[in-house]
Amino acid sequence: MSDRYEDSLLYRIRHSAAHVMAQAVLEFYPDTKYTIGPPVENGFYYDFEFSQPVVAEDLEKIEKRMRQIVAGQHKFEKKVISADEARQVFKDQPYKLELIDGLEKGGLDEYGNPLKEKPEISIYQHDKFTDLCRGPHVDTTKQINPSAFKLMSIAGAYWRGDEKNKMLTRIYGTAWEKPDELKNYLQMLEEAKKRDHRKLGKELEIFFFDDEVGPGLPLWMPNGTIIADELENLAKEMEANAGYQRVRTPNLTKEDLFLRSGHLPYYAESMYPPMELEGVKYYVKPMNCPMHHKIFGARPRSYRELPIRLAEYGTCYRYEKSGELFGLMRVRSMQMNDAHIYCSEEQFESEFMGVVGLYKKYFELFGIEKYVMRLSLHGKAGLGKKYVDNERLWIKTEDMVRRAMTNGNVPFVEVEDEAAFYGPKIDVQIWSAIGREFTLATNQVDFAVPERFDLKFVNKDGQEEIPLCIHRAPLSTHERMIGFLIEHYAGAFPVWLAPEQVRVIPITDGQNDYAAQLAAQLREAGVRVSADLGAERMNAKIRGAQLFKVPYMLVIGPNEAAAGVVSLRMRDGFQLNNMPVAEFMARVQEKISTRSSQL
RNA sequence: GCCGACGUAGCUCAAUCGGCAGAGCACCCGCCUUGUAAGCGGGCGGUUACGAGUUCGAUUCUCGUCGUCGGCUCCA
Repeated sequence: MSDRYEDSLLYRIRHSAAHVMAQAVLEFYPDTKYTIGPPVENGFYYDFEFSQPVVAEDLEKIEKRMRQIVAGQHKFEKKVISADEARQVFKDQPYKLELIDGLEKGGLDEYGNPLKEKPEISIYQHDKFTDLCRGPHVDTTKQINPSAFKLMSIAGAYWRGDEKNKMLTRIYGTAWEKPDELKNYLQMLEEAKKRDHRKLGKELEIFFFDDEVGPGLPLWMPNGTIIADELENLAKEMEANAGYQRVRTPNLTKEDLFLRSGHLPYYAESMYPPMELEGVKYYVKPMNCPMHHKIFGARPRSYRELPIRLAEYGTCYRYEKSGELFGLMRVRSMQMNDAHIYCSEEQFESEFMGVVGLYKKYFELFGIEKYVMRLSLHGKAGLGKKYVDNERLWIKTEDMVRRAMTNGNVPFVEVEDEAAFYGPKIDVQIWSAIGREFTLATNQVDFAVPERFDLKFVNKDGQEEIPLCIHRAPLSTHERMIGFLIEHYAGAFPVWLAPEQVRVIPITDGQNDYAAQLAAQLREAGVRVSADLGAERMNAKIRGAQLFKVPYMLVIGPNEAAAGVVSLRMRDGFQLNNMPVAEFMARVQEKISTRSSQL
C-alpha cells in the first residue's frame, strides 16, 4: 500500500465530504453553479458560483444538512461515460461543461493543467447528487464521521486559479477519520494563533505598522532592532568566513539601470512607480543585484579573482498588492541578506553547493527542521514574458542545478513556473504558524543578466568569458526571517537573540542598590540586562518578565544581597538558587558566545 | 488587485430596539516592604478609523475612503 495522501482513506473521506457539502449547498441554493471540490491538506473545499450572497452564518445550516446526508449511508457509485453523455448530465452546469471539454479535447485536468494522456470521463453519484469526478471516494457516506468534520470558512477564489477569470465562492471544510482528530486539529489551530508573529510581535514590542507610515512598511522597535542586528552580525561572521566581501549601494537609481537589468521589462509590476527630477526617472530598488553587477564590472576581472562574492544587507522596496501583505512575512520594504557570487561555469557547482551548505548551518543553528528545498523551474508559456527568452539556456542551467543538488545528496522537489526571470533557483519553503507557505531562503542562478551588463573576466587562455551569477539570501530578509523566527520560537528566543537577556528582580526596595549594581556589572560585560526597580511585588515582576519571555531572571532578596550571590529563575521555570555572580556571568556569556539554543 | 468579514482608550473587550461611551490590564500618584506568574487605593486616558448621508438624536442604519483579517492571485 502506498503512503501517498492521494491513496489514503483520509483523502477519500475529504473528497467525499466535499461532494456531500456540494449536495447540501445545492439543496439550499438550487441555481448554484458548481465547479470543483478537491481534498487539500487538513480538509477540502468546493468552489461555487452563487446567484445570491452566501455568508459565514450560512455554513451552520449547510453543515447540519451534511450530517443528515451522511447519516443516510448512501453509496458512492462510479460510472464511466462518454463526453456527450456527460454533457447531457451537466447541461445546466457551464463549469462542468468546460471541464468536460478540457478532458475531451485538450487533455486538461480540473485545474486547467495539461494532461499527458486523454483521461476517461467518470461521474460519481451518491444519494441524489451527481458530480463529474475521477474519484476516489469512500464506499458509503457511513465512512464519513459526522462528528469529525467542520466547515471552516468562506472565501473568494478565481475559477481555475486565474485572476482574469470570474471570482467564485469557496467554502473550506476540515475532515478527519475520528472526532478526536478533529478536536486536536482545532486545538492546534488555537495554539498556532498564539504563536502568530503578528500577535507576538506586538506583545513583545518587536515591530508594528502605522496607518500613517503605510501598509507593508514595518517599524522596528528597539527589541526588533536587536534581533535584526544579531542576525546581521551572524551573517557577517559567516560570510566573512566563507570569503564574501561587503559592499554598500544606494536605494535609488536611474531608470537606465533597471532597463539594462531587465527589471523594468520583466519585474515592473512589483516596483514602485518612478519619481522624475529634471527629466530623469529614478526608481527605488526592488533588488540589489544590478548595483552589485556594476561593482563587479567596475574594472577588468581576471579568472584569478574568481569567485567574487559581494554581500550586502540591502534595503529593497517592492510594491506588493494590498491584499498580498501579511504581517512581517510579506511586506513592501525589506532588508535582504543578499549576496551575488560571480564565478566561472567550472566553479558553479562548488559555489552553489557552498550556499546550500550555508543554509544548512543556519537551519541547524535555529533548529529549523520543517522545510522543503524546491527547484523552481521556468514555465514554457512565460518565456519572453515572465522569463528571459532563451529556452536552451534555461534547460542547461536547470540541469546544472539539478546535478549539483543530486551530487550533493540534498533532497529537493521540482516545480515548474516558479523561477526568477533570469534563471532557476533553489527555494527553501517554510510554513507560518497558521500554515501559510513561504519561500524563506533562496539560491538563484542567473545566466542572463551578466551578459546584459557586459560582465566578463579574462580566462587562463586570455579569452574573455561571461561569468555566471548566483543570487542568494540564506537568511532571507530580516522581515520574513524574524517573522518566521518569532513563530518558530513562539517568542522565546535563544539567549543570543533575546532582546532582553537578563532581568534583575529585587524582592524589596532594600535590594535596589544591589540590583542596579548587578545590572551595571552585566551590562559592562555586554549582556542585555535591566533591573526592575518598580514598586510592585516580586511576583508581579516575575510575571512581567515571564510575559516578555526574558530568558534569565535574577531574584535577589536580603539574603542574596548579603552574600553577594543571585537566585536564578529561568524562563522555563527552572531555578538555581544562591549562585555566585561570577558563575552566572560565565553561564550567560557562554550561551551568548556559542549562540546556544539552551538556557 | 479580487471576493467576503471586521474596525470602540496604548492592549483585550463591553455598550439591549437608534437614546448621557464602560471594564480589566498598561501608564501616572500614593500606601504596603514583600521569596519565584498579577498586594491595595486613587488618577489620567475617546472626534467610537476617516468623510458624507438618513434621523429630533448615529458606536449602532446607508454610501464612500483608508486599514486589518480569512482566502484567491502574487512572492523574499
